[in-house]
Amino acid sequence: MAHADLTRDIAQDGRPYHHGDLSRALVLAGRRILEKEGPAALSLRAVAREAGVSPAAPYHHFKDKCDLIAAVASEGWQELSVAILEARAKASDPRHGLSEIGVAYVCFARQNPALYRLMYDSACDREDMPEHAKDESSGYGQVREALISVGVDPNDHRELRLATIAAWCAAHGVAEMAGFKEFEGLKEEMGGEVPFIRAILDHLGIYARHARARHDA
Amino acid sequence: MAHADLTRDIAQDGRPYHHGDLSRALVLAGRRILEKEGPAALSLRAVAREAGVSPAAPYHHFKDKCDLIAAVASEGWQELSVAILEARAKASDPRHGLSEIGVAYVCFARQNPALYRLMYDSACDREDMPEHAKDESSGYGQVREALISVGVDPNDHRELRLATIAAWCAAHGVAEMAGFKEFEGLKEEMGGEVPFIRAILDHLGIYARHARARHDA
DNA sequence: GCACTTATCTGAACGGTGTCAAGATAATCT
DNA sequence: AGATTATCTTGACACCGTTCAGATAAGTGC
Repeated sequence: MAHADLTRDIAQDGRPYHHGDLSRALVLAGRRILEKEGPAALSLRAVAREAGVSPAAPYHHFKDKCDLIAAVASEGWQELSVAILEARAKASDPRHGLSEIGVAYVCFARQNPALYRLMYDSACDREDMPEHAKDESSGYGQVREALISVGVDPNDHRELRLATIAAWCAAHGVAEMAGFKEFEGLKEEMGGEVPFIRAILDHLGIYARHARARHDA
Repeated sequence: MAHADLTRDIAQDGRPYHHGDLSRALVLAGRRILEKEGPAALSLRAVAREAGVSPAAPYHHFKDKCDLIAAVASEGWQELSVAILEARAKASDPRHGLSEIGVAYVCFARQNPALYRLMYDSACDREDMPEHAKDESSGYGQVREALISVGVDPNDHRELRLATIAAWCAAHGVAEMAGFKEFEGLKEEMGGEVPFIRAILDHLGIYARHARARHDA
C-alpha cells in the first residue's frame, strides 16, 4: 500500500507518524516565521506548512488562529519576565531595580518587535494581564516589589497599584515608540539605543520621584 | 439599453455617474466600518461595499489597501492635533498645558481605540512622524511649546527633544494600556476613567518635574 | 455638434487565507 | 484482536487583496 511507504518516509524524517508534539512544533514554527518573515506572513497555513503538516492539522491543538498566536505570545511573556528577573538581579543597588527593569523591558521589545506586538495584542482582549500578572515572579509583581524597595508604602494599595501601572505604561510606551526611525539620529548622538532608552525612561522619572520622596522622609 | 436605467437609478441615489468624490467616500466608509465592526472587519472589499462600489474601484484612488488605511489614519492624526489644540487652549495656567495635552491625547485614543491603533500602525513604518510632526500646530510641536512654557530651556535642543519624546511615549503608553479590562475596578474606585488617566499621567510626572525644576531656579 | 483622449468604474479571474466536515490512519484501551 | 479515541489529510467554502480587459462617463479640441 502507498501509505506504508509514506509512513516510512515520514519516519525517516525523524518525525513520528502522528508527529509527536505538534502543538509545540506549531508554536515554534510560528515564532520562526514571525522572526524571519514578519507578522504579515504569520498565517495559520504558513505555520502548518513550516511544521510540515496540513492546513487543518492545527485545529486539533488550537481552537483558532487566535488561540495559536496567543500561545506564541504567552511564551513571549514568560521570556520577558525571565529577562526582567535577570535585570533586577543584576542591579546591585535595589534603588536601581526599577530603571533596570524598564531598560530590560524595552530592550526585549526592541529585540523582538514583532513578538512584542503580538504579546500586546493578545493581552488587549483578555480580562486579566498576561496570565502570570498575579504571582510574584511575574513582571507586574517584580515592578511592584521594586517600587516598594524604592520607598512606596506597601500598605497604600491604591498608590502602589497606580505606581505599578504607571511604570508599566511608561515601559510600554517607550518600547513601542523607540522603534520610530525618526529617532535614529538622536540615538546615534547619544551613543546607541540603550542610552537613549535610559534617558527617556529617566525623563519619565518614576524612580527619581520615589527616591526623592524617600530621601525627603 | 440596460445601463441607461442603471445610470438613472444611481443618479436617483444622489450619486453621480462616476460617484463624484470616491476617494473621500472610501475614507469615510473605512472609518465607519472601523467604528462599527472593528479593525478585523476593515477589508478593502468591505470598504468598497460600504461605499457602494466594486472591489476594484478603490485602486483608482489608492495604490494599496495600506494606502487607504493610511489616509484614514492621517485624518485621525489631524483630529487628534485639533483635540490637543483645544485642550491646551482651555488650560488657563500654561503650566497645566502639558497635563491637559496628555489627558486629551489619551482620551482621544480611548474614544477611538481602533482608529488610534491604526494611526500608530501607520506611523510605525514611516520615516517621519505622522507627516505634520514638524510644524508648530502639530501634536509634537504643541508638546514642545508646552514644555518650554513649563521651564525647559529652549536652547538645549537635546533636552527639549528628549523631554518631548518622553512625553509622547508616556501618552502613548497610557493611551494603549488604559483599555485593559483589569483596570476597570480601579477606575470605578477613582470616579471614572479620566481621573484614572490623570493619576497615571501624573505619576509619569513630566509636568511635576519641570515645574519643580523651574521652582527651584 | 462630433471624434478622441482620459479618468473612472465593473466583471471576472488568480492565488492566498481561515475554517470546517468527512474520511483515513495511528495510538490506546479492554 | 477488536473497538475506541486522538490525530492528521483531503477537499471544499467563503472571503480576502490584487490585477486586467472592457464598459462607461467626463473632458478636450475641432
